[in-house]
Amino acid sequence: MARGINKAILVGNLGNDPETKYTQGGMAITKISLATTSVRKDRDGNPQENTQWHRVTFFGKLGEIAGEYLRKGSQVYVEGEIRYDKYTGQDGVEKFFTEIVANEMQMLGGRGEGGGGGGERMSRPRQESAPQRQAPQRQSAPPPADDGFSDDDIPF
Amino acid sequence: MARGINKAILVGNLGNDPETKYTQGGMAITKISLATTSVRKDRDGNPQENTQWHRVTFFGKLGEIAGEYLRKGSQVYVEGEIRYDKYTGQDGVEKFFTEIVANEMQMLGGRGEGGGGGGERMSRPRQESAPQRQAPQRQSAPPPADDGFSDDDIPF
Amino acid sequence: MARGINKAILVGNLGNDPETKYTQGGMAITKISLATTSVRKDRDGNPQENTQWHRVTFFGKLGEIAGEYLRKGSQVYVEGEIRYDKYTGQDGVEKFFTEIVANEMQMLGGRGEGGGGGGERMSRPRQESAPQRQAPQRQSAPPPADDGFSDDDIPF
Amino acid sequence: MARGINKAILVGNLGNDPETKYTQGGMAITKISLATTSVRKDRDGNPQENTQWHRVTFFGKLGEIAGEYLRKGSQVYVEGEIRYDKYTGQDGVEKFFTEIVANEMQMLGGRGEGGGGGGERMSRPRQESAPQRQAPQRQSAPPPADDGFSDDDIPF
DNA sequence: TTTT
DNA sequence: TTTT
Repeated sequence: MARGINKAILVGNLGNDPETKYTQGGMAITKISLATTSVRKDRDGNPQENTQWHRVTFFGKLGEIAGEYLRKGSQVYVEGEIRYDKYTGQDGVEKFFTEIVANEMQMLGGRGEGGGGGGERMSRPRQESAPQRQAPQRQSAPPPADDGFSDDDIPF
Repeated sequence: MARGINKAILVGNLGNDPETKYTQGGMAITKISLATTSVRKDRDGNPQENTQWHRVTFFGKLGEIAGEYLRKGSQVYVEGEIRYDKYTGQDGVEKFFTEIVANEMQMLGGRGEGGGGGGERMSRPRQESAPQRQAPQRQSAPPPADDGFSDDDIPF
Repeated sequence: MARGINKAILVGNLGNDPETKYTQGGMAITKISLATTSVRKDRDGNPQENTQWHRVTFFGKLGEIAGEYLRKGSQVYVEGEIRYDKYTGQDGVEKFFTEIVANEMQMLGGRGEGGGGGGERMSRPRQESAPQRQAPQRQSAPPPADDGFSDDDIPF
Repeated sequence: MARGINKAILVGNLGNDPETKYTQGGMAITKISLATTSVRKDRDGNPQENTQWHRVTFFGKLGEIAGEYLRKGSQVYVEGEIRYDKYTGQDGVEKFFTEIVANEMQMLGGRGEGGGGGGERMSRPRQESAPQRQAPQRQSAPPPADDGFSDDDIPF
């Protein structure tokens, strides 16, 4: 039986465009870097900015939506589960990382599908930067196998 | 300005007794290991248990309360902020870790102030704190019992 | 498109046994009265108890589980949606009410599966339902105990 | 002792400009109407929009900020406590209502400080529509007593 | 009454 | 790396 609640609730902005990959079975896995900034007073009473960068992963249908609609700078509400994981790096050393596995996502007003740093955002056709973001069921062939996670031993 | 929401909501059980330290200024810092277990179906439809161990830190007054009342096995509700941090180990290598900095805590029924590791736990009588565990009708009057389902004009 | 988040997170105790009905299609609808008590200081700095009674509704499978396992006094975690509704009473007057439509429920330690309509609940020994309350190390291995505070190079 | 969690988490849009009043002691009380819209499939599988209108109340400093920065159409994150209350109407009948007493607020991207029905929003000086929104401490005299809640017997 |  |  379930025994516990493990819930993260985040509202933040993407630091980069999402990255979407597909499993061999065709399931989308989209990862984003999400900044949440808060302010507290330090010991001297001065406001101190504090930014946390969350690695958020979206699977399946949510992964397709996130990959298609989110962009660098987008503001988004994410709800998910905190998961602590590890992998062995190329140097043979175990590395630990934490990710939020999203189960709910909501785009928020504003920057929406716009883009980030450059001025090219409005002119950049969606397909240009997102060939790997197409829904796999729309392709007759599965995505290349090297789009998987094994390519560089680093899961994020 | 604050820009974002970073909130963790956890209900779980302590894997060990809390560990409390004090800063030179006398502020309590209590750390616990909190297990949240959930169940999902794997690809074969079989229920699969999944336990995440959260490092939760309580500062100040909350740290004193957590250190005093929580014990190995205690069930607790925790709300806090997810914080990603790092330190340099004795081997000179940077290590990353994630912690939940609690800003709200609530002991849940059951194991309560009982405890774990030591034998001293039973010496603190359960009844001391038990009155608060009585049925909530002592907190205030419950809603009238007659607004039940049998009166079909009333939906609650 | 979805436009918004409407989420209630409650931890409280039942004021009465649940009431379960079934639709003609056989779907369970269980309703409970849930007390959440908090304390704040009044203007004079004295702690003031404040209890809110929530009407919580569970549909379908969740309704069956809630009806079967919850009892007067049970402590429970509920997550759901806040819904404002109205009905016309027998006196022809529109009545407004608010309910929480649950989409997640988690029984909490303590009164747990005990319960039942009558006064026999206390006669059912605590241990009967206690196995699930055992220390979580049976769910999986707890983190190593030696990463305590005494090793000052390690912050957790 | 606190005994329970009573938390609402909302992301929605204001249906109207906020309304701010001041207590005789000079504390701001701001009320908004917040729409949260979600979609579910009805029994026929067709998406069905569902909008809930929340009455949200902000006290004190938060009330001043909400009154000053929120506008009709603004998207906002609100966290607060669900409170069930009643008042006796002019017809002598008890009326029940539910409100969310906010303890955290976060403006979200987009409509921001804009507002208003027409296109004049960017040209509309703040003071024009918000004389009663000025922070009370900036006035030497307290706000008129009839700005209180007794004026029309209706608390929202 | 909002929003998409 | 985001955002205000």
